[in-house]
Amino acid sequence: MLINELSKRTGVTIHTLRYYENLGLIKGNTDETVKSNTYKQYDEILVETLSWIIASKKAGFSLAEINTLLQEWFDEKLTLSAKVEIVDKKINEVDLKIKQLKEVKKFLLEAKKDVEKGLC
Amino acid sequence: MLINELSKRTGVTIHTLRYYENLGLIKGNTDETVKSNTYKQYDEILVETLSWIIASKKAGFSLAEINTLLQEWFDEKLTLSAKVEIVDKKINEVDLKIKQLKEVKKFLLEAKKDVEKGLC
DNA sequence: TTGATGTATAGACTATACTCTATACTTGTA
DNA sequence: TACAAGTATAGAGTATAGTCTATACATCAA
Repeated sequence: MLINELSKRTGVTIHTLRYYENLGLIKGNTDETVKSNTYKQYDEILVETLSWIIASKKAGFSLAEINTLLQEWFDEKLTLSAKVEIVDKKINEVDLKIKQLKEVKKFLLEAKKDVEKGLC
Repeated sequence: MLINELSKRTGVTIHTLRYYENLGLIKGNTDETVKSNTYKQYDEILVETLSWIIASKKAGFSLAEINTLLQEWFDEKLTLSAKVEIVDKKINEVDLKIKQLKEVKKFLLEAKKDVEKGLC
């Protein structure tokens, strides 16, 4: 699909998609047989990749971190066990973030209790 | 306490503390009776406030969001029920973020399963 | 009392993640 | 075939969150 469709299907603006492509997070391919233009084709799978990128961003991961994981994921030189290790590390990071959010929630619940008791 | 002690007890650099003070997240008070200097005194409670700010930041909230909540929290014009409502809203946001993180984790667990099956 | 260290203010600089503009070429529709 | 809309590239501009530097004055220990 062209960039316009990818944008519409992911909710990510064309500008941002090009920015991501410059960073290496996604990649479109120009059809070499077409000589009249240099329009890039984006693969179906990128819709899924982008939805993961968006979720990861919302979860607080930087584009650099997301990029590193994607590069390692598609790096054919890495062994299966190396990949499993990388993903496991990321899962631990996610678990840590969840723990931190639960801390924040605890703070908020205490604050709520205080205000209900009229302490604030 | 002076800014140096606040920095050491919170792990936040003096520069960043001053940046936060400019934004209004924290506030030190110069002792009017002391004429020789304009050193600011920071209250004990700020150690706790800052640990909450740090946790909230790690959890993905912006300084602007954190600031808004703090301002509302110490706004004496707000009724108790208004404050409870504000905190409840924030708790919902935290729950949403936890949900998003669990989504990311699901993605990662699926990816791990795929790689273990040799699909990648 | 002098020199290292601490504090305050203002402003410059940096990194991240966009967001927009300019320019140029292409495509599709009336 | 004219022209609006789409695509590509490069580069400028913006917002957020620091981070650092310069300048000036204060404090404290030797």
